[in-house]
Order: sequence, then C-alpha cells, then structure tokens
Amino acid sequence: MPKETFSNLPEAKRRRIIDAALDEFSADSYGRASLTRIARQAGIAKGSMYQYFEDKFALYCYLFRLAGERKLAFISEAIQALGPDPDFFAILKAAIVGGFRLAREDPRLLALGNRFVLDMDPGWREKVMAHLGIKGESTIEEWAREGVRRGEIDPRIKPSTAARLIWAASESVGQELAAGKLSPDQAETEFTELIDVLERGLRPRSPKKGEKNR
Amino acid sequence: MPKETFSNLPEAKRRRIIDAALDEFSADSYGRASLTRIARQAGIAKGSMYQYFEDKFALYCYLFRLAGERKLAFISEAIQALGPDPDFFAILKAAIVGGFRLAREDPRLLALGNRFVLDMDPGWREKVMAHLGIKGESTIEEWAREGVRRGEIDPRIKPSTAARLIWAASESVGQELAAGKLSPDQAETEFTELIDVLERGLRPRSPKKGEKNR
Amino acid sequence: MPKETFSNLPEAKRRRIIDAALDEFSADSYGRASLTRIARQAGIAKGSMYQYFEDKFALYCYLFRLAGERKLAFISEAIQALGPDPDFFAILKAAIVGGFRLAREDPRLLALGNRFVLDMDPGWREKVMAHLGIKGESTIEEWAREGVRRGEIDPRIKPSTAARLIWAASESVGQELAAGKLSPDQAETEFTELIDVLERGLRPRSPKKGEKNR
Amino acid sequence: MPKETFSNLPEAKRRRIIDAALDEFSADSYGRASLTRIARQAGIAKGSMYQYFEDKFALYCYLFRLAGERKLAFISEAIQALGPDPDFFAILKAAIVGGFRLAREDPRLLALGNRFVLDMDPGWREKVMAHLGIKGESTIEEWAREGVRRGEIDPRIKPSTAARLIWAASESVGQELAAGKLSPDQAETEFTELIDVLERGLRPRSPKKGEKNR
DNA sequence: AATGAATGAGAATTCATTCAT
DNA sequence: TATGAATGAATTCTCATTCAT
Repeated sequence: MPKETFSNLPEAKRRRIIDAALDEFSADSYGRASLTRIARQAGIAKGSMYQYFEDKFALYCYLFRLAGERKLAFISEAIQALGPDPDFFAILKAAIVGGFRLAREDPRLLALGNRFVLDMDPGWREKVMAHLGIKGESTIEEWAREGVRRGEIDPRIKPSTAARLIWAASESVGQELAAGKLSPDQAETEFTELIDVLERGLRPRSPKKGEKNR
Repeated sequence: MPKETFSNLPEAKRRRIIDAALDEFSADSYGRASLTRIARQAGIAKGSMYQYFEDKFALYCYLFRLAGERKLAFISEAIQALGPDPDFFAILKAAIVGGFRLAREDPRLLALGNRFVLDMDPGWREKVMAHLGIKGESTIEEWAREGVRRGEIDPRIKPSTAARLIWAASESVGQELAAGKLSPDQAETEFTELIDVLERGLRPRSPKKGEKNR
Repeated sequence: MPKETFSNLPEAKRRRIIDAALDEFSADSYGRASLTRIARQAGIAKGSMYQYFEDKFALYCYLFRLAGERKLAFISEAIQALGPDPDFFAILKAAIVGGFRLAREDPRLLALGNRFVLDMDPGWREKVMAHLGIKGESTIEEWAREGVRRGEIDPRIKPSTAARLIWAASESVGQELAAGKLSPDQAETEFTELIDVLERGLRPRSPKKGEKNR
Repeated sequence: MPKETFSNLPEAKRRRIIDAALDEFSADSYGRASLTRIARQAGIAKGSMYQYFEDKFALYCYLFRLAGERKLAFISEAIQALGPDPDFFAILKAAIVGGFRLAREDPRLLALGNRFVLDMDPGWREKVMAHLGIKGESTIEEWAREGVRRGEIDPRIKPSTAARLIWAASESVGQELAAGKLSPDQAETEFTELIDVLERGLRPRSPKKGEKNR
C-alpha cells in the first residue's frame, strides 16, 4: 500500500513517520486524525506524505496491516510454544492471551485495531479487510471445526457458534485492554475466566459409559 | 432534550427531521455526521436545527434516548410475556431477543445504539450515559447475581464474568443485525444457539447423587 | 424612537424590556449584544421587539437617550444646588461629579454611555449623536467662554482648549468608574484632584499690581 | 506572532494582507472585524490566513505590535532629538507630538492603537497587553515621578494625577487625529495648547523669595 | 524526490429580521 | 397586537489534497 518511495526511505525517517501516524491514529478516530499533525510531528513536509502514500486511507491501511502482522507474530509464537498436539482450548488461550501481549510491546498497535472495529464506516471496514485479506473470527472457526473433529467440542455445536462466542469474549476484553481500563495481566486473568466458562459449555459431556446425548 | 419548538412542530415535519437525523447518525460516526446534511435532507434551513435543538450533541442525545426507550419497551414486553418466576436464562433470551425486535421497527434505531457502543472518544460515552442516566451490561450483572442466588448459575462463576459473556454475545449478534447482515429471525436463531452454549457453561452441574464437579 | 406601541405598554412590561436591554447592552458591545437574549430575559416574544422598536439600533438609541437624560438630571440637580452666581470651576466640579452619581443609581446607565464612546462605528457615533441632539464637550465649551468673560479663566486660553482638557479628564475617570475599577467615591476624589490641577492651569495669574504674565 | 509561512511570503503579498487587515481592524471593533473580509480583500483564500496566523487574535496582535513598534520609533526619535537633560514638559511634548507623526506614515496604525484603548471587553485588553508586554500610561507616570524629583512638578501633585491628565489630553487629540478630524499639524498645535495649560497647572509656583502658594 | 504554500469545501454555530397565524 | 418559527447569510476555523518550485 505505501508507494515505492516509502520503502526507499532511510529507516530512521520511515520509523518517525510510522510513529507519528501511530500516535495520531490510535489517539483519535480516523475522521479526526490529521495528516497535518502527523507530518508535523514526524518532521517532514505535509506534501511528502503524498509521495509515500496515495492518501490518508492508504496510510491508515498500512498501519493497520502492520498492527495485524505484529499481532499475528505474537499469536504464532504463543502457539508454537505449546506442546505437541495441543487441544482446542489450549490453542485458544495461547492465541488470544498471546495477542494481548501486543499491548505490552506497543499499546498503540492494539488500540489501532480496536479503533478500527469502532469507527470505520461500516462499508470501509470490509473494504479494508478485503484489501488486506484478514482473518479473525474465521480462523477461530477453522480451529473449532478441527476441535469438533477431535472430539474436543460437542458435535452438536456449530463451529461458527463456537467461534463467535470466543471472538466476542476476546473482543470484549481486548477493548478494555486497549482502552487502558485493564492491564495486560488483568486482561489475561479476565479472559481466562471467560474461556473456562466457554469450555464448560463447549466440551462434550463426559462420555462416560454408554452415555447417549439428548 | 429538544427545545419546546421541536415539540410544537407539525408531526410530519418532526418526522422528517428525525428521519434525516437517524439516517445520518446511524450511518456514520458522531464526529462525521453533519448537521448541514441533516438539515438539507430534511428540507429545512440549517439555522432552524438550532431552533429545535441546543446543538449537535443535544440532537444526538434525543435520538439516542428515543432508541433506548423503544428498545426498552420491546425488552419489557418480552419479559412481561414470560410465565411467573422465570429462570435466569429464560429472562435473558426473552430480553435480548426481544431487543432484537427493535430492528423490525426501525433498524436504524438499533444501529444507532450499536454505533454508540462503538464510539469511544475518551469519556464521551460516559458523558452521554450520564446525560441520560442509562444502564447496560450492569443490568445483566444484577440478573446474574440473582441467578447465582437461586442456584441457576454455578456459584464459582463471578456474576461479572457471566454478564460479560452474555453481553458480548448479544453485541456480536446485534452488530450484524444492525448492519443488515442478519435478518431479525436469523439473529434470534443465532443468539439462541449462543445462549444455549453459555447456559451449559454457566449452569451448575446436575447436583444429582453425590456428583463432584470437575 | 420607540414606536407608539411601546408607549402603550403596561409600565411593568416596559420596565422589564428596558431592564433586560440595559443588562445586555451594558455588558457587551453593541455588536455582540443579542436581541434574542434580551427578548428571552424580558419574557416577551422575539418578534415583539420589532413591534416596539424599528430595529436593534433604534432600541439602542432609546436606551442611550434614557441614560443621557438621567445623567443630565443629576448634573442639573447638582448645579441647582450651588449657591447663586457660582464660579466656573465650582460649576464644573458640581456638574461632573454630579454626573458620576448616576453610577450610584444604576451603573449600567453609565456603562452604556461609556460603551457608546467605545465600540460604536465611528460613523454611527455621529449618527446617534445627531439623532439625539447631544451635548457634551460643547456645553463645557460654552461654560468656558462664560468663564473667560468673567475673568475666571485666563483669556489667552481658548475656551475649546479648556473644554477639551476638562472633558478628557472627566472621561478618563468616568471610564474607570463605569468599568468598576473606581468606586463612585474614589472617582469623585480622583476627579477633584485633576480639576484642581486644571484650575491652577486655567485661572489667570494673581492680578496683583501691574503684573505682566510671561 | 505570525507563523513562519508569513515571513516567507513575497513582500507584495505580505503587504496586501497587512493592508487589508489594517483596513478592517482600524475601521471596526475587533469583534466585528471579519477574517473572511480581510482574506477576500487581500485576494487570498480564506484558509490561507490560517497558514500565516494561528487565528484572528494572533493576526490582531501582530498588527497591534506593528503599530506599537512604529509609534515607539517615532517617539524615541523625537526624544533623542532633544538637547541634553531635557525637562519633563519638553520630554512630554516631544514624545506625544512625536507619536502623532505616526499618523503621517499611516493613520490606520494610529487608529488601531486608539481602537484598542477603546475596546473594553472585560479582561481583553489585559490579555493583549500581557501577550505583548506593553506599557502606556505607566511610562508617563514614571516620567512624572522623575519630574517631581527634579522639582519640575509641584510635589503636592501625585504623579498618577499628572500622568492621567497628560494621558487623557493626548488620547483626546489622538482620537480625533486617528479619526481624520484633525490633520497631524492641527493635532500638534492642539496638543501644544493643552500641554501649556497643564504645565501651568503642574509646575511649582515660582519659588521666589518668601512666596506662599495658594 | 522533496517541499510547503495555496486552496476551497465543509464543519458548527449565531443572529437580526421577516412573516404567517 | 402579539407571537415565535423560519430563514439565510455571516462568523471562525480545519483539513485533505494539489501543484509549482
């Protein structure tokens, strides 16, 4: 999404721009974020921004993808760290709680993601998602499908239902984390409690001797 | 919240204004909604808006309260229709699914409420909430506390945890309903599936003969 | 300047209007004073103002004349109270200090007069003055001419010069009185000191035997 | 006070803007002066004004300081031209009459200063004065104190009284000069007559042998 | 490639005045 | 005569974007 010129920029300058933009976009809604302020804070000419990015929107998308990539990195790392053949709920906890750790690296990245859900034109949201090929709930749904197959989730529950619940729970805590109402540690605890309840709801009932469901 | 002038307006005109404002505020964030556009669409002079409402904020509050009242009406009705002494989960389903019915009357009313939850200007939400004296998640938490007392919810689960889960699930479906991605019927079905899982997770395990939980 | 309708108004209502208008015009510049606010505070319909006065300007003129008349009354009274055949400086002190007493009756009247000098379009000022046939410096000039004739003022000094000095001194103190920086008593003291110096400057030098000035 | 952009402007354009602004601010009160009008008259885009100045207030301050600096230059020059060790009244005449010469350069500069003295929004004057670090009457008072010390002013007269009289006289003539009712030459003559009278009032009575004052 | 000045549309809001009832 | 709703022009200020250098 950035133009080639941006890639050719000296690292330091590129960093300054990203930093300034992160500050601005994470602090205020997309609509109220101001390119003027970003340029000023980054110490470059306002006009130069248009040398690097098509327009405000393109800059935003770039940051958003950046945030996504970092988050994904955290999540992947957390999942890698699991033992072999982890069960569905273990993956989940690892992934989401791992994602929360992004807040420790740079809260603005998390905030950016949350702002996105929040104040983007409903239409734009999809435009961006499409534009970036982003996952989210759907990944969880895949995991859930796998979980059912392995007997870790009650087969009568649709994977999409499981995914929605988990996603919603994660968003709920994530919002408060990004808003600073919860510390990363608190968020982790909070989410664990949620997932425990969900686990009770999603796991098949003890398949003890010859039990028939329903 | 509106000035007296607004109440004295001929029904048709008032309707036009409310309609235009709903269109604007439900389609876009508060920040980007434009009084100018609203006035134009309603076919009245820009200045007249200020005869009816103190300012942009007052207009927004009026609509928001409107939406809240209608939603509450639906919810109340749904709860009234329950038999005597309904259990926690019955109340929940009734209330939330009842609330979804607002979308049948006017999807924009629902959308307005959802936008609100989304808009997260620091302190802004509180400002509106305060201005209107409104509840939300906290009501569910009270219900949950009562549910625990009655033995309908596992006592080891914090009411706030239960409330958060339910609220998150409801928001998740509500968002899609408001966005028109789900029909009211689909939303109802969808939410029922979610709540069923949650119920399994929240209810105490059958306290039948000498069973031990976990 | 007011329309007939205004004169026909019940005393109480008329009073309310004058009061509200005085509040507004004395508190803020003519430009920023708002008919809307005046009408609201007086408890009458905004449109009614136009039944009583041609427009904002006419209302202002009416108040201004009112203030002038009250001030004149104080001045006249003060002059009447002088013994017979008073000397020029006695008249002056009486008149101006008398004028200051207006502040005791209603500071807003004094403030109105001062605002007038202050923020009226240069052009308007004369328009109003003409419109009302007002005196001021010119009256003092007449007194000064008389003072010269009687030998109370050095004949080499032009009456206009004397008048300008006195007027300027009076305005200087009057401004601060109206602004509330000086109490009526302080203003009186302050002005007395000024006039004493002026007296020394204006009176003929002691006409002792055969003296030649300069 | 202006932004850098303004300084970088081609002289001609800068001149056009200053000119337009001077016209506007010298002709009308700060409140009624309109940036829109200024921009239009200067032939630049409305938005450009904000490239040059923070806001309306900053523009005003800039002009005001300009006027002040020019005036000070004239005054200084006039004072320099005095012989060594000039007496109080010589300084005064030089200073004030010197200040009047500003009107020859640009009457609007003088008018601007006078408008300022007139505008009396509560606290507004202080705001500007503070913003610019400016003196005024107080300088004269200092001179007067010095004059007393040197025996050029009757010690029974308070310096503040002397200052007020002189300031008032100067303002009186200055106003008419700025309004164009007096030519610079007339103003000079006029003020000289005033100051002569004041001198007679302020100077100690000839301290010749055994004389008794009053 | 970089600059930064210029632009003009658009935002919220205010207000004197008119006019139909 | 009294009302008060309606109007529209005016206000200050912001911003993304363009363009000449």
